[in-house]
Amino acid sequence: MKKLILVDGNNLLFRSYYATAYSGVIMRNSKGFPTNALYGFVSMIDKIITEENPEYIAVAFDVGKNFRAQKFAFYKDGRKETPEDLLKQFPYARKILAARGIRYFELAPYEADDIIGTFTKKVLEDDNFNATIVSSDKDLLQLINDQVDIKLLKQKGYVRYNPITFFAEYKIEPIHVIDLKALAGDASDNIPGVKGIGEKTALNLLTTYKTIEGIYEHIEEIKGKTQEKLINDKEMAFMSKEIATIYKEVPLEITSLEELKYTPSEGPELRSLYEELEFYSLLKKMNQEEKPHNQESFIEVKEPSEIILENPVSYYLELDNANYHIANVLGLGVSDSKNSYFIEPDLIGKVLPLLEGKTLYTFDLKKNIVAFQKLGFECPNTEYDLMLSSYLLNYSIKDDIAYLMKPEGIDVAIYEETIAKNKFTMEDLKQDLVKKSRYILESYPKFRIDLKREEMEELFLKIEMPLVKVLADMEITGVKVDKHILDEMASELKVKIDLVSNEIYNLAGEEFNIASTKQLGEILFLKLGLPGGVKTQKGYKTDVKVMHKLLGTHPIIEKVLEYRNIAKIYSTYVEGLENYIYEDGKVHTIFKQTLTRTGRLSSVEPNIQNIPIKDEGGRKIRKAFLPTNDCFLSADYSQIELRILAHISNCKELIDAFNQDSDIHTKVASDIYGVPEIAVSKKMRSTAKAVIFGIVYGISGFGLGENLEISQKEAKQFIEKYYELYPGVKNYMDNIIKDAYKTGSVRTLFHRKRVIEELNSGNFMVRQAGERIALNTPIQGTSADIIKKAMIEIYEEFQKQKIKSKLVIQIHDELIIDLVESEKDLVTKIVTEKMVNAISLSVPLKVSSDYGKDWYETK
DNA sequence: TTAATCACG
DNA sequence: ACGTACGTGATTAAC
Repeated sequence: MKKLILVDGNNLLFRSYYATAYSGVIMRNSKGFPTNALYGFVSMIDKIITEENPEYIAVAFDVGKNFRAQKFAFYKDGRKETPEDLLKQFPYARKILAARGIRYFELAPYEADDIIGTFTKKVLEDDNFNATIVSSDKDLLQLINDQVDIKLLKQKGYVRYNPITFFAEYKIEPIHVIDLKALAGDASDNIPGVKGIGEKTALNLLTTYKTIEGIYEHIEEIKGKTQEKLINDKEMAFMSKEIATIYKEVPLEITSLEELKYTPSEGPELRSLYEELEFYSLLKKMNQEEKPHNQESFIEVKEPSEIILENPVSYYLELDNANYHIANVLGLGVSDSKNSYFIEPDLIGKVLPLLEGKTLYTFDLKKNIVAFQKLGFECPNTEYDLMLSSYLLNYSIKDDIAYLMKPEGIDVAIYEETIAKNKFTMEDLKQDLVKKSRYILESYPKFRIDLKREEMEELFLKIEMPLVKVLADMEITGVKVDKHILDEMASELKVKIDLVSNEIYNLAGEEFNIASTKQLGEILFLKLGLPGGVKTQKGYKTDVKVMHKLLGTHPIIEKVLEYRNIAKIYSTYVEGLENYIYEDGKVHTIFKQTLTRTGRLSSVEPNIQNIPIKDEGGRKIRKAFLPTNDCFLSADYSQIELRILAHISNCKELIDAFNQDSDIHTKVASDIYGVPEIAVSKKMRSTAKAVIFGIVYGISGFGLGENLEISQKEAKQFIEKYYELYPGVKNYMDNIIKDAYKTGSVRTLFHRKRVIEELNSGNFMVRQAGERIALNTPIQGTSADIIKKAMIEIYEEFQKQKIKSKLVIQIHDELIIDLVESEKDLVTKIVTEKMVNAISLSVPLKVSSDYGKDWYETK
């Protein structure tokens, strides 16, 4: 016996739609397209296939105006218009069915019922078939016979009717459902029936007389009111029967039921439909079910013609050095849902065009862009970077995919332990590369679901993904650093170091390694007997704070501080920096996008975010940083973190101060000390500044006291005075901490999430640190989000207007642009406007800017 | 490899 | 009583 499933497609879509639409909010994809009916529809189809395991299947739809409505104006009259949001989903249902290898039928002026009826007739004519109808529509019960049963869907589950179970319940033959409708009518279809006769009376009559024809033949046997009603509505009864009768002669274009054979398909069309509708859980299920080939199998490509790729495609690029500016390519892994390929470095140029136009996923897109660019190829447009999605989701802050795969039981070598140390075999590398590219593809749905669930989809799609090419461009462009200027400084510094060293040796009475804290500590605290030695693990503390307290106790202290200052500049910023100058005379930093816990960038090799500025001696380093074009533009947010604090704490006093464009530190000083702003001294202002910063970091009285070199008690009074003046801030602090304990995490205004494990610690100190993190992260993180958004918008505007000036450096609240002179005014306008308008808060954002022929001159 | 120090926001 | 401000990276000495 061959089993045919007949699905009432319209019925399923309506049911799914209304099942979730009652709340008023329906499921939509990120573009706002309604998807609720489709989701339910697909789930039902899946369920039917699992439960029935059919060899044959067909789905029927209504289309156009049906013949019943043409003939009887009242048919389905008064029914609500099909909602627009449901109507839009119908075409997708058809596409999904086609993509899954399920035939569907529709033909005006017939309804889905008639199509199903026609199929049941064909089943009855073929002894080899039986059928099961799936619908919640009771009209279809009339189609039950020895070869056809029905799964009648209920709110929860279903009831299966065959001729026996049907008769047991209704005491009539299934075919007489039409007579039942003729008498009792059907409110939902607006079939009138006989007025005053309901299902109970109708069934009683039909048990005796079988049909309405039988009833009217014996009308004189029926007594009282019922007879009267039947006579009154006789015409209506027959009309209703005609409407209720399913038509079984629909001219369908099939000659044999064999054509309804179900050949399951889960091809790329289905994938892209699910992608579009954002049915990530269904995609995930597809991926899990597929397991098309084992992790280790791959095709080693000799000729690009061997590669056949279907969307979506993932790729992973392996380099021989973590610094992709200097690295060589070791190979490329490429996967689609069917195959994986290993591609030799030499073939990459020929393979990249095959990826063009595909839906691409990767890990560390920025690395790929830079590395491909170095080889002279353009990186194909890639819409998903696993490194970024996993970073947002707090899976791993390490930028090695191995740390994501290991917990999933996929064993791949850790980069730092193998490739970075040149300890690997080519065979292992190929295996791992393919595993990595496959993992990117297979884990995609899970990460997309998680991003959506964590409400970070927008942050991912609108900020982190678009930022990649901005940063890649900044890194590739680089900044010119003049080696000769550094060399000159080097010789000057060397002389000074020798001089100061000798002075120190004289004062100490012996030669020793001043850079050794252990030796220095022993000289200071043991040999010279200076007071206040604080022990560390290995000796005495000799840092700036300690030394400052010792100033005046011995002339050596001053000299040691001077030595430290110069030595730092020399080793880190003169010699150190020279090591990073490339052949093009530039430094090309790497901005790490997935490292910090707050959402900030970090910069390495070289760190271009900590070039000295505060100390004049160190600041001179900036003279070596030169524009590639004509000059630098620097634009920085003034007090962005405090403005964010004002906004998220909704502190009226702070908001007002910013709206009046006050000097916030002077304003706070005047409030704290209770003097007019004009009377605020430099010291008062700097004290206020320290208090304000302390607040943002979650300060203690002790910390502020140390910092300002005042007593803990005094410091505490300042803090309390601040809370009193700005109660909104105190309120924010209390609330965010409470919230952090409740959820175990905090978020920025852009929904960036940071989980704070410290709050669960049994250690009081650790918990307190967690509270400070909870206070600070939303502020620092929101600031990071804002400047990222500004960077993207500036980059896009530059592209749009074909501007040659280049964004080259970001330092948390500041952007440096390598300016073309003729674009000076336009670029300044674009940069400041995009920065100021990156977000709208309850306080304005303020940006100040400056120009310079080198970085030193640039404010 | 880790600790100490100091450069930046 | 505890120990003490958020987020980074590079260098050096010492283990």
